[in-house]
Amino acid sequence: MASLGVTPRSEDYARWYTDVVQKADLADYSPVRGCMIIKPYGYELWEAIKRELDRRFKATGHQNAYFPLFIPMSFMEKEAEHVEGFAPHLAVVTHGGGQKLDEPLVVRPTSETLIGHAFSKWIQSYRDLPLLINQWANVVRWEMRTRLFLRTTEFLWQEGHTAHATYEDAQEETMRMLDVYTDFAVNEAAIPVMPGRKSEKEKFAGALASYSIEAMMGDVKALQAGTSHNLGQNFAKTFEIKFLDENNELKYCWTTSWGVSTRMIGAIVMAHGDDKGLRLPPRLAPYQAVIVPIHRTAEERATVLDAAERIRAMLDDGGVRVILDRRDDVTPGYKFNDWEMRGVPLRIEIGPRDVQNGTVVLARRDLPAGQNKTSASQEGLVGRVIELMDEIQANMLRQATEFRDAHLHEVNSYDELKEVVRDGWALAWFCGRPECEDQIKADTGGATSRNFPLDQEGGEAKCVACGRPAKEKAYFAKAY
RNA sequence: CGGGGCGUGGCGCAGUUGGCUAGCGCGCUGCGUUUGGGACGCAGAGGUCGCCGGUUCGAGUCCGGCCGCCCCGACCA
Repeated sequence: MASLGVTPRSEDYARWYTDVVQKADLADYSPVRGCMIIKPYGYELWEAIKRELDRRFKATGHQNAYFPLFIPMSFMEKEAEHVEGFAPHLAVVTHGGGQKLDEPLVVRPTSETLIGHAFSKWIQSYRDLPLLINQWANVVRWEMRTRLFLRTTEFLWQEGHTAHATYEDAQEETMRMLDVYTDFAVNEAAIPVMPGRKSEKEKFAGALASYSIEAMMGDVKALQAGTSHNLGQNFAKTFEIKFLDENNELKYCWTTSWGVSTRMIGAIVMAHGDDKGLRLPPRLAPYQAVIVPIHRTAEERATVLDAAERIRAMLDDGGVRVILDRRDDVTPGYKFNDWEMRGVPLRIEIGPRDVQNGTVVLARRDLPAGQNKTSASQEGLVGRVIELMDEIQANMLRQATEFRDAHLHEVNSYDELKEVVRDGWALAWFCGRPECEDQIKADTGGATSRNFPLDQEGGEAKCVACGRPAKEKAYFAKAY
């Protein structure tokens, strides 16, 4: 590679992002337009995300299942808003086994229709409710413009689908999963997301109400990092998901769906990355610590590697995800930069001096060069490292929160809003009308409502854009 | 789909108004010296210049068409 580092963020943020994703070995382009190859290091990160989300899904009573990739075209067409929303993005299979199919098959862009169909067969009684299902799957959406992890033609995600007896139960589920996503983003990914309700214009095709967690990226743009939808009875009516209640009355179910995708990896890259590359939160990092041995002579090499291996085994036993970089063909300096680019939270250096003193040098990825190195005793190192993981995790969340808050502004006038969204997020009274949102988008060069935050102070005021009555405030920002 | 940029060893690029054996850096292989912030020497391997057609004595270079990729917009997780 001509340049070993990445393009500085200030020079070209989009280029920086692409550089980091590729040079940190997360993903590569594929022969097919818009598709990506997730490389082992990137996939391990995804596995960590899956692990933490799945744990939370199970803890809230959900079970995993798997539904097919192909959906009959007619299913997609049953729900009017849904087909309108997804039709432009569908990949359609017209031939199979060399024969033209009687009915084209859609490669799932999302599975509400197919799962709705299955639910209609599974549910008869109120005793079958709630039905709480999740699936981990790939989906395909033929988007105009793609970017690694942020928007690819095929992507990996989880989609939760649930059915309930009442609106209240469905709404409670919708909010519960939004909470799960918020908790995951804040406590695992160290991203201080903003949970809230989507506007009429931004909500999911076919939903009663959509909720999202919105994350601020390093260029201040917003990224929708997860969504939770109350689908009302729209899909239940379309797919005949009915049950007999306690009074022997036949009723339609209330359903929800919610999803988080590989886009979360893009969110982590852009929420935490710096000009040296990736910075991973310890709780999700494939490697939480890397040991870099330093030596000159053959004897030094032997004693240093011996000590390094002992420390590696110690940390491994202590539950730390650790790797010992034994490469002989590159210098320690190269390794330092290499692992920094890959975002490993903690580097443990060990050289002849350390072996003699019974110490190691600890270098934190979350602190700036010059104030990130300390010496530590090998004795009690496991405890110290585990402690540091928590410190680094907390510090990354603190850094991201400070950055977010520095770019969040409450505004009281339209002029103020237009000014703020150039380099920040604006919180403003908003009537929620699509026409009004279109106007704001046109006047601001692309800013859209992100969501209505959950914690509203109440009251009523004039919409910042049109002056009509508004009951809530919404965040506005340019978004990915 | 509109605007911009780009296709030359694995990666990043140079290649003048067409000209002789297509170069450079990084990476890769071997040997030796190195190693506390991106090491160095020597010897090697690796190319139908995106594809098709045309102009010409001669095309990486000029012309036409096609394909692909990246970035910016409209659309979206």
